[in-house]
Amino acid sequence: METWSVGQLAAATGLTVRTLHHWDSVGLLVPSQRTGAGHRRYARAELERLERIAALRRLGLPLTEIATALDREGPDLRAAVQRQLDQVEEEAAAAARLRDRLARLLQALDAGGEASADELMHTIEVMTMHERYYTDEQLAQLAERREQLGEDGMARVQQEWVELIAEMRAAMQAGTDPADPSVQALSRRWKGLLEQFTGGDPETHASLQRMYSEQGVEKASQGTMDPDVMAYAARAQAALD
Amino acid sequence: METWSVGQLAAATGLTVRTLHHWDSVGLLVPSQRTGAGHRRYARAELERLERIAALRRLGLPLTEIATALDREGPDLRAAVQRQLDQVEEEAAAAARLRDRLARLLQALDAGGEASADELMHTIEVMTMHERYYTDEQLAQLAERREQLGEDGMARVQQEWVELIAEMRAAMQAGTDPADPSVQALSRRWKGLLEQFTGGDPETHASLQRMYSEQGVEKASQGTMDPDVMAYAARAQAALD
DNA sequence: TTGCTCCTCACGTCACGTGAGGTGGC
DNA sequence: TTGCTCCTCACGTCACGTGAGGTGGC
Repeated sequence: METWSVGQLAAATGLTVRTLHHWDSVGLLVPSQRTGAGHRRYARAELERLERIAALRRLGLPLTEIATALDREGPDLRAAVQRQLDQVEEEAAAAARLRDRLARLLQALDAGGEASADELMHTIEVMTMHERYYTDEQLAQLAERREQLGEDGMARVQQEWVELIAEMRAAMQAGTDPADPSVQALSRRWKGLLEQFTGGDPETHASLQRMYSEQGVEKASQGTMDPDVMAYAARAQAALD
Repeated sequence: METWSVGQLAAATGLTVRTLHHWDSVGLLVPSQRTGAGHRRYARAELERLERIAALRRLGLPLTEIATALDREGPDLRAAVQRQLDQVEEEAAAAARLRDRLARLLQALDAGGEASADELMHTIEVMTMHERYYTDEQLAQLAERREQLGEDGMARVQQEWVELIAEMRAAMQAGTDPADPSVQALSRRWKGLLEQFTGGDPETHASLQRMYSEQGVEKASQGTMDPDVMAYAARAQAALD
């Protein structure tokens, strides 16, 4: 009867000799014979078992699962596959979430320039806050719009906001009536920038508002606005509508 | 100056005491003081470092990466995040592939009834073969159509094929001309079943044909057909067109 | 005699979890 | 004095990779 050595098996299957040693030592695949010198000799039955083990291992099953599944067969086998599916589903979902998170983080870092630990921490905090208010879908759409704008476009929009907020604050400090035509003009620009940000989606707008009211203007706007300006802008908006 | 014990930090952050011990022993987060009795005392600076470590850990970075990134900052930080993204992208893709594979396997097992190791191996083999010929998209569409048919529907279609093949073989063995109206009727049914399987997609049909020609009729059909019947059916199809 | 394969320890991996056995502070 | 927290070993995890040091067969 034909038998094979570890080396032959390893060469034929692409497994390492050490792996076969390991499977032997844990009792998963024990050669039926040893030569006088103690060399392992695998027979055809072990070859077939090896194929099954390799197939189940490709499914990501742990060796203990493989051992019990192969030895008890039947429903255990189906159950093992089901368990593995459940687990891999979770892993896949977690990996996908983490991937999206890292991708957005990197995008934010690139947009922000420098990447000191402080900035990174700040970015992560902002991201975490956003994740609490926007849905996954909304975040994806926001990311897409940022992507379309590009770095230059983002900087331009950012600059527009800075100027607009400054003008709004100046009007407020001058005591101008929010219904005054000059403020109404600012208010229309405000509305336009906001719609550009939300993509005109009312649900995204609602998420944004919830974030501002629950987290406070200062934190939600990352320090670009304060409650007074915000309140003045809101009164101007009300007069506009 | 206020300081904190391991227990206090653990309670405040949700980390375990053992984790803090570990971070200390690997030099990632070393308390700046020890009491006379050797108890760890963490100062505010360590608290801040702890937050950074925790944030980076949530991104899945290994502790060594975190240590070098925090100590060297700047470009290393961005590079570390980029590396992590690359790796997680691969993991996410691999997990998604494995998930799809397991889901299809389970679906096949449920459709096939019993789940002995032999059957499982057979199913895996067939799946592996299919994965070589159909694109991911095609596999997804095939799975979807199976899903829509349900177990009963699948069994019915299977039965139709078995009967049709038997009739085709009978006609062949009787020496009937493939162009004969009776065989043409069979051929139309054949074409209909095939279109139901491919969903009318010519690319899926091409993949199927490639599999049959490269793997052989017997293997590709999982033993339901032989080359003779296949050739006869092909001649009948040619006459039909 | 020289390669080549084979053997059995046994440590290392990564980030801790989990006792074991013992000591300070309220 | 009794809990509670703290301490330092040190093994275990999962599936092997990687030497170390040594022995049989062509």
